[in-house]
Amino acid sequence: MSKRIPPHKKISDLLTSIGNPTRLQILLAIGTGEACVCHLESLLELRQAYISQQLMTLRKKKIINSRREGKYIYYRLVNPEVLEVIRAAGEIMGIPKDSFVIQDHSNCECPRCSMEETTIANG
Amino acid sequence: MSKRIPPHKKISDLLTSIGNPTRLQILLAIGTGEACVCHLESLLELRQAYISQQLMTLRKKKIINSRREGKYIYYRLVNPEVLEVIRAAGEIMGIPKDSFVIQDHSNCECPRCSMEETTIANG
DNA sequence: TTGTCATATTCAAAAATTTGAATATGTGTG
DNA sequence: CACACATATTCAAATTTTTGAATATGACAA
Repeated sequence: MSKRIPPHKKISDLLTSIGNPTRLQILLAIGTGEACVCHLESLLELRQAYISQQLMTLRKKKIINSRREGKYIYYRLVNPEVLEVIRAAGEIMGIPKDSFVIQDHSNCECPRCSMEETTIANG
Repeated sequence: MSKRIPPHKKISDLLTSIGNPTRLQILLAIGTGEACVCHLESLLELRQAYISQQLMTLRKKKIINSRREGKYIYYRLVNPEVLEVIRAAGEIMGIPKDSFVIQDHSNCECPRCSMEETTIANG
């Protein structure tokens, strides 16, 4: 294993992985819960292949992991703390804490989505 | 003024600005204090022109600002909170809080550096 | 004003990232 | 097995970022 990466490199690696706008939206959409590709597809209005690409990037960086459930694959944050990083950045940019939490599953057809819609909505 | 940038775009903008390894080192070197280009030059062992470039990038993004004092120009974080973002990212990467705080001015010749060396060193 | 030192700017080449299009894989169902 | 659906992979073109080299500017001192 060839890994003698200096601290600042590791940090910059994480920040740039999170920093891509599409990936950031994905992370926000997953939040502290789970999301399948179909979620993200309908939510972000981007093509499936492109979303899968970005998910692959995030998986390679160990920022998210996946879990299969039948036909669907659900993604989850390995470290929910990345949301803290995002929140801290948002604060600097003067963005109200709630205005960037994406939690609208209404357009996704997958079983879990329809379920969550009635289950989670009471934060 | 054409500025209707969605929240997640602003955040991603900040994160990628901070995310570049050289810029990250610069921000860490400035920390909650100040740094002149000569600091950074001797500290990061990079060419002056290149450092100035990165400083310009950070200035454009309003992440740092500058103050002239005679021949020297001192840089400072506009929002020291960016250090929080970095710290939070570092935590996720398992980096001990102190291992990425750069505070060695011993190689810089500028008046303020030599001064700080005896003044600040007692954290 | 001339020289020197600290820093800034400009420009282009090199490298990396982003993005799109086509296609492949895996799972459940009939 | 064959098909449909959810998702993954591959590859290359387009775009952006990074980086280096050359040069410019601005302040001070002699």
